[in-house]
Amino acid sequence: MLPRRKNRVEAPPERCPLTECLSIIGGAWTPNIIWYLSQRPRRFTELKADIPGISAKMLTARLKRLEADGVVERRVEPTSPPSVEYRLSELGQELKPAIEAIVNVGHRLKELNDTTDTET
Amino acid sequence: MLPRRKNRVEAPPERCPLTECLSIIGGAWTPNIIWYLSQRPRRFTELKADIPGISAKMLTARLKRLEADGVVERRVEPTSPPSVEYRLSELGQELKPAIEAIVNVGHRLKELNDTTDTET
DNA sequence: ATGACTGGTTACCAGGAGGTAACCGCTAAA
DNA sequence: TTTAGCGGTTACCTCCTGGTAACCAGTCAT
Repeated sequence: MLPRRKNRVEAPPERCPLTECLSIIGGAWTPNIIWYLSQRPRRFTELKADIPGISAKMLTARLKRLEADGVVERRVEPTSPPSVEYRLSELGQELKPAIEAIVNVGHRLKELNDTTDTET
Repeated sequence: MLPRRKNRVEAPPERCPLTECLSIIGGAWTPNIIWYLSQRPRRFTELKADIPGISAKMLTARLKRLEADGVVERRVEPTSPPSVEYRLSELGQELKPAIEAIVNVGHRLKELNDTTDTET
């Protein structure tokens, strides 16, 4: 008897806009990467330094994924040694408002925390 | 010899606003739940029906977490049988802009997909 | 007294996301 | 010629997330 196969029916294409967008910006570190790139283009090592805690593996993986999604452009400057620059594509720019909104809420949350901490 | 224990140092409190906010709205289904609740209060079964694919387990887990985070309020209406209603708290309302921004981008992405599909 | 609905809880388990560490080729500087 | 930095790649392993399924108490209609 073969082990029972999982019946992965793969949820139907219920691509609601929320899910659609989250499939791009979801996943650890992705929003951080997009945020930094939305400020200005950055190089690999630069990003790695900007985002404390991220590993080279994850950074590569995310950048590849984002490039495949058409959100990020990777360009190799023909310097010696060559340097690699990542920047948001035009499509990537579309994501800025979402990231910014999240950041803003993050700020609000901190404000609220701080005031409730001190107002006692 | 005991198996090597993982040295989980738990990244320092680098709570950037992005991470801050994502710790609330991150996790599967959470944005969907918040989005539906941002429209109007809903009952457990209603939410479960609204969000295709979510399991009761996840829904309970998310609602509990959101309640603990002060984002959602759970109130039991003293009907017979009692019905349970979930709604966004005032704090929860703060999240609406972020969710909406994500939804909007989702729409844009679809638009762009559609036009590039047909424009050839 | 049986079935159905509401609002869950629980145990079990697979898969995948992500961390760590080692290694890589290339170049330039010391 | 050894070292350092850049931009990764790869193998390995762990743990956490989330899915499935069974079960539960209370209430109502039949």
